[in-house]
Amino acid sequence: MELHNENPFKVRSFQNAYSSAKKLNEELLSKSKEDLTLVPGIGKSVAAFIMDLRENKPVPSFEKLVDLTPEGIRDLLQVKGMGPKRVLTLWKTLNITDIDQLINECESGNLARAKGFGEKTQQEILEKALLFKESKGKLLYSEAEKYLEIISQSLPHAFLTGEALRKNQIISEAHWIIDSAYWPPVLYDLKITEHSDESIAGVFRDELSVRFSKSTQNASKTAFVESFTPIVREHLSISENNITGTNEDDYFHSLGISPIIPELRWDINARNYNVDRLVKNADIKGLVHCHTNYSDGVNSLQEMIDQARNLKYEYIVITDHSKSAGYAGGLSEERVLQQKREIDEIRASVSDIVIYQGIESDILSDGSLDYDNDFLHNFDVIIASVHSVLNMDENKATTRLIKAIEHPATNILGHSTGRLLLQRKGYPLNWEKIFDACKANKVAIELNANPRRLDLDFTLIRQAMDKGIMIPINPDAHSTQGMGDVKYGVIAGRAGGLTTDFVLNALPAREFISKLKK
DNA sequence: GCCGTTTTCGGCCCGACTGTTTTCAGTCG
Repeated sequence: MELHNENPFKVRSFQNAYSSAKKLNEELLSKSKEDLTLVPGIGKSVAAFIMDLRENKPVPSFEKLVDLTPEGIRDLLQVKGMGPKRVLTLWKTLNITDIDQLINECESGNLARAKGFGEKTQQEILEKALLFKESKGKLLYSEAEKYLEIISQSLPHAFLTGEALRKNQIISEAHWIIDSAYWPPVLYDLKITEHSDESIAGVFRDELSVRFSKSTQNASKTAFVESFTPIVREHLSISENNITGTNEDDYFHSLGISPIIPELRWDINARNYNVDRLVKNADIKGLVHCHTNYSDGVNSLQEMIDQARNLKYEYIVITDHSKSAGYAGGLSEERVLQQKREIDEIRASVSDIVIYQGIESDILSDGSLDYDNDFLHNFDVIIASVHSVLNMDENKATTRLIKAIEHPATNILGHSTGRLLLQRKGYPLNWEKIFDACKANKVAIELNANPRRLDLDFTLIRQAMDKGIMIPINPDAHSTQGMGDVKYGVIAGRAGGLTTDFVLNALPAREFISKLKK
């Protein structure tokens, strides 16, 4: 609609309907047309539109817009920094209608000649477009997971290996090995892109890139060898010729090393780690970093607390956004105190969970926190996170974060680089300095368990542990469902060698809170 | 297109940032 000169306010109303529906805590599709119009932002027209979509009826006004829009334009809108206005300008003046054309026109310098564009914008868009292209066809592990399960169940004789077995945070291609007796595999919903006697590659359900290879010797052995990265394979002399037996335990035994969990098979030092000490799901005792509908969460305070109780956590730390985060409904001082009163009421009615009131305080661009120092005393836990001006260079970003770390009220550094996997690179940091500052100021660094963040990156965990820094695994939950993300943080932690004694929220409530005090 | 109203029209979230402008448009979070 934006690309075809619809009334901007009409566009806005569809956007409002969408974001309102998204925040809805029930299935949109189970509602009657009358109930739909009760949802704020959904009126007669949008309700009718939803009903038509639900019954698979073509909606002429909508189909017409789709027909008028080249396929590749949708990709362009996904590129960060490209909104509908810029996409439209480039489409109409330079006839750019897909990502490759966009990249070409940037590289040849033509983009800077378009009205409203310049050298810097061109460079910025080129970087973001290349990142988009590189990310295309790849999935987050959390997105790939369900497909991996389906395929593994459909093909019981296929051995999963490679990055998918290691549970990499990003899956570019899931790889299975199959014995010749079961070759070739038969799988529904697979669009085959490559086919030979030894290998079949394709896309499963239009989302997950997959590859099946026929094993020349023994599929189990081949999959075992291929589950290690090449550098680890070489380092530990792992090849099909020097392993014997029928299962992984045998293979490790024949190599003379103790078993290495799949998550760690990228790390040449993995065999030196004690697997029993690595963090596991059951170790996590408290849910730290949870949002409610006081700010941009979906569920109410009560609902979040009840779900944490259902999940048998000992404590929950409510951390809504702070006042500067206007776009996310950040809390004014008044709202913080209102929430405090509500928490007190709930505390009086439940005895099986400890509730802490925290805040996810914005780190402003100069490194300061978001409320007056006096007011910050209202919170039990303060997570300091960057949400704006995400493009600083290493020096500026490091200085900014260190100032926040040195603030006497800061307990935990939230998603430290601001990255969004497959979407946005984080700002660069001098980790040595960040870790030293955290150590000196008793500040923990969160491992944000949201599968799109997983920030602190797992490759930095050992370095942080060596400095003695505590690393809570936090769901950054924006709904009761989001609490389940803890498991992705645990996977990342294990991949990074994170041991339970360094996981701040593996501590019981009282020890957790006293460890924070400075 | 939606909403609210002292209701059938008139207004629709916003602050920060950036780059391209020479006072603002576009995008992001």
